[in-house]
Amino acid sequence: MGRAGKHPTISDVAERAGVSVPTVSRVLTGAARVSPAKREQVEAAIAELRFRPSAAARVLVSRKSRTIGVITGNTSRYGYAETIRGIEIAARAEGYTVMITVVESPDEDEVDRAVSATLTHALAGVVVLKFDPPGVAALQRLGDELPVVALSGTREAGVPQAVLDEAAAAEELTDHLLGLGHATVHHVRVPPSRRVDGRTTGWKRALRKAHAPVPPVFDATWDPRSGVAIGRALAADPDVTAVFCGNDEIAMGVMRGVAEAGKRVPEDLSVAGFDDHPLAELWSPPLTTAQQDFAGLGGRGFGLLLQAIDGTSDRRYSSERPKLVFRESTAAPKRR
Amino acid sequence: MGRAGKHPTISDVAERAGVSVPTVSRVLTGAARVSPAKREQVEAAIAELRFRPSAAARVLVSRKSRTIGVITGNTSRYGYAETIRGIEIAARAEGYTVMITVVESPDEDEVDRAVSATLTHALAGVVVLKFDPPGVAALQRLGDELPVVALSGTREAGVPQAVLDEAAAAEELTDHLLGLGHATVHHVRVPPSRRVDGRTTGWKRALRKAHAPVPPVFDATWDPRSGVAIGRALAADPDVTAVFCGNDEIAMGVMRGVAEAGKRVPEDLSVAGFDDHPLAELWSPPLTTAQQDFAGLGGRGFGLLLQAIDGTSDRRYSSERPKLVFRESTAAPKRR
DNA sequence: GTGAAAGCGCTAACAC
DNA sequence: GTGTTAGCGCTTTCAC
Repeated sequence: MGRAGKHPTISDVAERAGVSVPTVSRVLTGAARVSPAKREQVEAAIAELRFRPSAAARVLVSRKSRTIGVITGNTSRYGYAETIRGIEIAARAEGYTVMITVVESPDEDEVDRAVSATLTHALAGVVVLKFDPPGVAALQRLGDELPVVALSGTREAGVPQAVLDEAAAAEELTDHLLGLGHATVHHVRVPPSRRVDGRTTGWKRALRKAHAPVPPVFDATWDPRSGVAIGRALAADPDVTAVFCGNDEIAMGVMRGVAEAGKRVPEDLSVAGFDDHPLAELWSPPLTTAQQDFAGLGGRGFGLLLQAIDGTSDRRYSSERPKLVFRESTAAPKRR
Repeated sequence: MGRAGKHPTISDVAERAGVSVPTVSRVLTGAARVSPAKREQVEAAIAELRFRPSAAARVLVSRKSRTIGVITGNTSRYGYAETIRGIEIAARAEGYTVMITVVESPDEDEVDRAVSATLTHALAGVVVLKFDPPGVAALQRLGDELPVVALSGTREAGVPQAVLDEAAAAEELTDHLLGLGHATVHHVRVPPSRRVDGRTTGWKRALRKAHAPVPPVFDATWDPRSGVAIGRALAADPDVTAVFCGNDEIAMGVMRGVAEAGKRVPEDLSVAGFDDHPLAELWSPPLTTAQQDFAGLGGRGFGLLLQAIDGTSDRRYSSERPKLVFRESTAAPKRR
């Protein structure tokens, strides 16, 4: 039967349809009008041959790619995974494919490798998840060789970006705790991407505004278990009545530590999280938190990137504010 | 200053280094020996020009790609996200880049689009996450045009695959519950990828082996909240003393429903999950479950794919058994 | 509208 | 070892 297994090329299609190669190309790209008759012949030939154009050849000659890159720090943490999902869905809807590049540390070599991979592949553009130091470093190294959009929780100068206004939401959440009658609110921080962290900033702003004391910050890692020891320490301090955690998973760790220390949430201690993790509402007690639309963030980020690629618009910024969700993990403090 | 912004090509490098284009190519690929002197000149020119070879041109002529595809159903669910992370880490270590293609439904159009994207990009190979019907459909449609590896929880004929032996672990977990003195074990199933689901199969096998009655299965969705109503129903039935859930997130939903119905775990009801989700050990009470090494599964899958690509080996199968983790959500039933 | 010719940036094959 | 030549599969001029 001849060429079993071999992929047909555009000239196979042209031959079969009885037209020239450029005509097939025109049908494929829609770049120029083709007579209905020839168009039909070409489409028939494509279907019969199961022809698929080679992305490599197209990119090589047209210098236009339908693939975008995503540079990210960790693909499986909740916020990252959801953001990537949002990017992918938006990209897919526009016919783009997504290439993932993970950067685990801000080391020069690591970042260089990631940036090289991106540049080598002649991508249409890149979305950088700038939630952590590796993301920040990658962004800097990327230069202006191709369209780039950054995604994060804090506005910053430079490239176009989509953000979730963490500071505003953190401030509002702290206001809520203060409004319940707590003298102050303690804070457990997740690893910040830079010196200034939106969640911490908003928390501090609310305390200052209310003239409440600003207690020292507790630092957790990304591992929820790191919250357990912190929770125990917090429970042991009678001055602590309310805690705002950098994310829900840390809050869950903290609550476990509080429980191990024999205290109850929210009776002895109010705990608030951040993100609205899918398990936050199932936790006991259900967690008060700020709902972050990560998938939406990813979608807006891709939208911005698309505009940068097409040059159709010069919008460079998209911000959204997380919505607070009040559940049962926060309450008024006990009277003393 | 001339060509600002334009990417240098291999001939720019050749010119600058005073050698021919193929010599630069030899330095780049290491395909043939180059004299130390010329090699040095070439490397200097590459560094000065910040040259990066075009992946598109390379793929076009060599027909070898350093990009693999991952076809998956949902990138943000725990097991999927971890598996993808494992694939990416293993791929990165070998210099491969990962392209993600999401298939949300087993519809012909959806699957065709995903397969087309894969084929168009001339990938080195594809890893299919065959945990759900879309994955199964994609696998069938992929044909034998390029190396493919499937990842799942149940062994099956066909392409090379890496599996986590869910049935064995589920059986062992059910044995554990039965051994505690429960007359039987109820089961809440997550959406199965095919008619036969490893977790359900193992559960049933254990019950049959023990001559215990096989109660009707409860069907949950992937949303942990779907477990809540089921938990309430289970709590209302005095015959139910032990429940084995298809995954930890569903188990958490079930436990929430049980709590809402005023019953306690494990005193009134034992609940076991599956996966060892990062929050399982922080839950109250900490969850008895089967630890699945999803990242390891991804890594083994990539290893199998690499062998299929190189043809270095004809290993077609890699299986691992989840390890049971006994925590406090399971206990002996109350005496009646 | 359509075809002929050129060439994207690289590697493969073949001389020397 | 090294250079010359050819060509991967497409899109892009440019005639007609």
